[in-house]
Amino acid sequence: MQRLSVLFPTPLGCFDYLSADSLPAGTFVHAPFGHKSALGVVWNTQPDESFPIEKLKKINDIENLKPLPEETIKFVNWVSAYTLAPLGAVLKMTLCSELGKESKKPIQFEQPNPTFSRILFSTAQQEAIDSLLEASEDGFNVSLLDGVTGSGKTEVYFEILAKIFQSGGQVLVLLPEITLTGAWLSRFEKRFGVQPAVWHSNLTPKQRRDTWNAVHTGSAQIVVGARSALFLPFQNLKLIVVDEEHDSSFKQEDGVLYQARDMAIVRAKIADCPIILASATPSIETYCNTLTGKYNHIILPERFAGATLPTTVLADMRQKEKGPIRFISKQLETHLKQNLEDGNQSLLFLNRRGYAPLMLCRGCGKRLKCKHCSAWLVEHKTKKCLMCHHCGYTKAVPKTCAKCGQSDCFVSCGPGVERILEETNMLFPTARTALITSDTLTNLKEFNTVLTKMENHEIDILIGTQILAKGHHFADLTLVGIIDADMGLSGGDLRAGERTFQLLQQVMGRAGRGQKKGTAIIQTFAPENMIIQALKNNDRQLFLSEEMKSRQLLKLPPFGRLAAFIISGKQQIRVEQAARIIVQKAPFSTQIDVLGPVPAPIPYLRNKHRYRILVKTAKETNLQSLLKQWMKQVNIPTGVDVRLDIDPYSFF
DNA sequence: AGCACGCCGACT
DNA sequence: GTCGGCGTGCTC
Repeated sequence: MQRLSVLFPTPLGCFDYLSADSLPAGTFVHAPFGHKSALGVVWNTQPDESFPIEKLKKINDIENLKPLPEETIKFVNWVSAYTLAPLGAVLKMTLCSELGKESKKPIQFEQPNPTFSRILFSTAQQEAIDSLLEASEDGFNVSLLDGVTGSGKTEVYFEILAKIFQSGGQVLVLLPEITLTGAWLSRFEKRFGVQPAVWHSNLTPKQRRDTWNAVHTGSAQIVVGARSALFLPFQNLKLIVVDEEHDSSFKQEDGVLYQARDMAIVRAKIADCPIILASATPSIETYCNTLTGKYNHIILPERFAGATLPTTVLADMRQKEKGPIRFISKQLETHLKQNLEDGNQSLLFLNRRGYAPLMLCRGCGKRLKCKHCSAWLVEHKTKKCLMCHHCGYTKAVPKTCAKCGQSDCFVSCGPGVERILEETNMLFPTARTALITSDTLTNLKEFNTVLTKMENHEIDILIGTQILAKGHHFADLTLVGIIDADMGLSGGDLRAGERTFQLLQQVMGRAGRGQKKGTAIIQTFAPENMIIQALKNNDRQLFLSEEMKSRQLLKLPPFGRLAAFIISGKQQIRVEQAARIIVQKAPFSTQIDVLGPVPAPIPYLRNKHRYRILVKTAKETNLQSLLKQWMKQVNIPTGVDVRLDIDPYSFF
């Protein structure tokens, strides 16, 4: 009988057991855990010899399943050590709830055919392909594939996939928002003749099980997925691609908090394979790494097939227009009118769902708020209700005001896309309009229906949220109107400017992707703002260098390190007290700045009060060991939950 | 995270 | 008298 460590997919660490045989790390075993037998994995950590032997239980039996690959074990250990999430919580992400079960008729994942179809490349594309092919010989290395919208990045990295498919091995492609990337999947199928395995949160249990098994046995050669695909148990990983590398949806914001792009780099390092980050608007972090030579920088300079960049016009919204409240300025209206007359298509972008972000009583000024969050309820006219965008709470618009008793007194404040649609229909009654938001689209099919209508020119003006920002070519789309460019710029978020630049640059890039010249109109109250200026002049370099300068000055990432404590609980006083205790126990050092505690920007969310503490350290500081030491000093009272967010993105 | 134990309110 | 509410504490 000997001791061994077993890890379960629960948010805890390893537990020790007795076993007759020595079992290699990765072996799936059943062992008594709590009141039941649970499925766990033999782990590569040393058993705790000080734990009394008489308390140890015996392993029940061994699950007949190929062991978890060593690389996956290493990766789980690394992610846990970095994010400070319990090992078992990370293990849970690599397993599948249907583990061990096999389908009667499992999905067959066919081998992609690297020579199924070939296309002609521009000189620039061919050069990029050659550099990436060269880099792919080198084991672990990172390349930024940097090219404007429409420069053909996908086709370029497809050639590297082709090479891996030829020589054998698995490839992982990470995309943001996989459920709406039908376009990517059809491009893949056109190039390689088969459908890739996909991985995202909307899979059915059977799809999930079959895909997990296919990756685990090595029969799936290509997986395209959202960030969680990173934790699949690849047997023979030879390449990772992170497309839209800058996209903030790669940051997981609940459960284990991690940045999938950064963890993908770690995963590639463990596999000793190359990784390609692709973007038209790279993140500051990635860009800095190309400057220091840590990453290869491969640039695709031009737009493909003669497409040109749009002309950009700023509409200064500070100049008040006479008449009723309008969200579409005269300037934008004139351009829309002209564009309609020319028979071209237009797109209006506003990153706000619903009709109005707030309703208030015209009698007493009472604002309608969510009962579970400190947030306004958003008016949704098409759904005929009020909605909280933070917790999903829904209710009807009240007939009478609860405060002053007036009836039919609630008025809409501010614009949402539904309101922009209404205004567009009023300004252009004969134009064919359509709305695209995550509310109007419950599935991929509906989304594709609208896209097809757009392609067939059955829509003149398309209105939508950020769902529109990504990768669809509309040959006749020549005008893009940004309704509120400043919206994302406010707030204490350190990446607010970066995100706004990336998002708006992407949306503006939708104009003029065909043969016709495009125009983008940016409605703004801050025309002199650096981000707005960079967008107007299509000056990415201005944005990058200004943003880097300010981050360097403030010692923010990547020039310093950040972590956040998120303290939450039902009782406000207890939460606040816990937050203060944490700050009191902060280690004294000139290397650390402790900011807070402060109530989170949404201080009450899903019935919980929330406080935040931000920790800023020098780049060289071992943030994790500092935080672990710190947490040891603190006793967290019951009813209070403390979580650590390493490299926080959102400040909610 | 589960899951059981445990101690107080409204039911056949 | 029991059923069950969710607070508290443990899992080798």
